[in-house]
Amino acid sequence: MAPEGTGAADPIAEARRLWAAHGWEDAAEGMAAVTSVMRAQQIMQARVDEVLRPLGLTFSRYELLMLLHFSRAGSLPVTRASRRLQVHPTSVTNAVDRLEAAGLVKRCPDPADGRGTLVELLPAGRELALLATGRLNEQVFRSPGLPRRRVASLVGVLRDLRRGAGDF
Amino acid sequence: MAPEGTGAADPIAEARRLWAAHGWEDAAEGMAAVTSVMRAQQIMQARVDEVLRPLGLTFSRYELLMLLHFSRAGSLPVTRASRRLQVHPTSVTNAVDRLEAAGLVKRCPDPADGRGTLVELLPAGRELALLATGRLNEQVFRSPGLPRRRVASLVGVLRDLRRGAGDF
DNA sequence: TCAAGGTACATGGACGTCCACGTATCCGGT
DNA sequence: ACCGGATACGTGGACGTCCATGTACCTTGA
Repeated sequence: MAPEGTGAADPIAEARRLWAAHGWEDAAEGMAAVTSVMRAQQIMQARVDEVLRPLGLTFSRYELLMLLHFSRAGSLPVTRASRRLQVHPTSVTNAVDRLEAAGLVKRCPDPADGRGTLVELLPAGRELALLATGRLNEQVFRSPGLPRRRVASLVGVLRDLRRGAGDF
Repeated sequence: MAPEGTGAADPIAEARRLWAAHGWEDAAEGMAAVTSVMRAQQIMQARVDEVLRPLGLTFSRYELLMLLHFSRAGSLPVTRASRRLQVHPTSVTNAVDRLEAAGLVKRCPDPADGRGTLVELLPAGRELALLATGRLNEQVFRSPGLPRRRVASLVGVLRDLRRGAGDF
């Protein structure tokens, strides 16, 4: 599916060269890093979505399903899910809307907090989440496109970056 | 601005642990890599957008302005810009719509191809692009949130990943 | 010459993301 | 007991991304 190198140069290396040529050498590597991360996300997102589309899922919704699957009670308040997934609360609301319409989760009032809404995983949701996990593991996660050691290095560097951003 | 570690654990390390505990050890590292890239992109995008918002720009539009700035003629066909930026042609159309409304670029028919549209950088666009570059270099690119060596490592690993995906 | 297939763009729709705002509820201090 | 600030969600809007479709236009081959 990946069209092999067309002989074209790496666009990011090209931009880095231009940055240096304009006297921005001290910012060139950072520019390359930011741009590379953007592009890598695009690549990963496309791979994952390709696997999930036949199941009627997106990565966001899949992540929410798995979060619920791993929770003891099979249900979580929206705010808690938002924090764990590190996305805006309205993004969770959006995902819940669609998952609920698909009969995969259910909204219930939180008995412990009158303001809160619990998102509860339904059996169909759990089943689909596990099916999706099997496919993702096989088609994406087990072969992310890099040698094992490079993957570990990537995860380590990004862990530092996330920690520096206050993620944990 | 980054709230220091709240004592909470790294959510991705947590997910990795759960993956291994469910017998998916061989996919755990890849899962962590994909998730890390997604989150890193979110972090970088937020940082960049914060700098560009006061200028009325987004990163996509900024990238298009800089691409035009670096082009010899100061103008490019939409398709060419799409390939260089590695985004869908309709995304470029979208960006051009907004940049044109802001008086930063101009659409012209391509004299060399009756089907084509040239996007031409206007003086105001060039000026704003350089102003934005100065701020991005200073506030983001020169301090991307990692030690110099780690940044270089990140760029290298992602370069391999992009090459593997057929980017160049 | 001319018809068939491919290319270049624009449009409309779906999706995920965030922000700004409003409403309902909880909680802490007086 | 109560009032004011904080919290939990939902809504509506903006944005960028992609896909599917339609409409021009180019180019190739018979």
